[in-house]
Amino acid sequence: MQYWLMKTEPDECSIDDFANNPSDVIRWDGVRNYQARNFMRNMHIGDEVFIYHSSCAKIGVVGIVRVTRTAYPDPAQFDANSPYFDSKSTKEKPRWDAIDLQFVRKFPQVISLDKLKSLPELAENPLVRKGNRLSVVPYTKAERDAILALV
DNA sequence: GCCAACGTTGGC
DNA sequence: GCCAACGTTGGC
Repeated sequence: MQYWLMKTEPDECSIDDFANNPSDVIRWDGVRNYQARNFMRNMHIGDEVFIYHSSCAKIGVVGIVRVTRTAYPDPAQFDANSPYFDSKSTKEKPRWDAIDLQFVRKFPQVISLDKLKSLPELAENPLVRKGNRLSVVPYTKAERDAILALV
């Protein structure tokens, strides 16, 4: 079991999209950063993923989902009508991957970025580093447990 | 809306 | 392979 965190703008996809349909499997697509993609390729079925809401009123970790399908070519990269279309991507050599996720739990309140920054366990984590733009971040169990202790 | 930090692109 | 220009991210 590995632990991850994935960022999303709640306007695009929020923890409520998972919580409102807990039996649904939701495709996590549109990742267009190589480092983030490579992390996605390392995910396994059952891995736990924190959902983080960014660029919104209540920034922070809002809940947990789990991986139900490992990395596969993101269909959006082939769709000329999609904002995630990539003209340099081919079916033979796809550039970008998606994974599937399913709801696990929503926290009663958002664990704010301020609180995350206050955790000594997270001091080295890219999430709380200024200028960090990585949308998929791996977590150690110690980091994950420190966050869960704030729920 | 601002802007610092970062990743990507493309000319050389 | 360097690096300036550019576009994007994301907190404030």
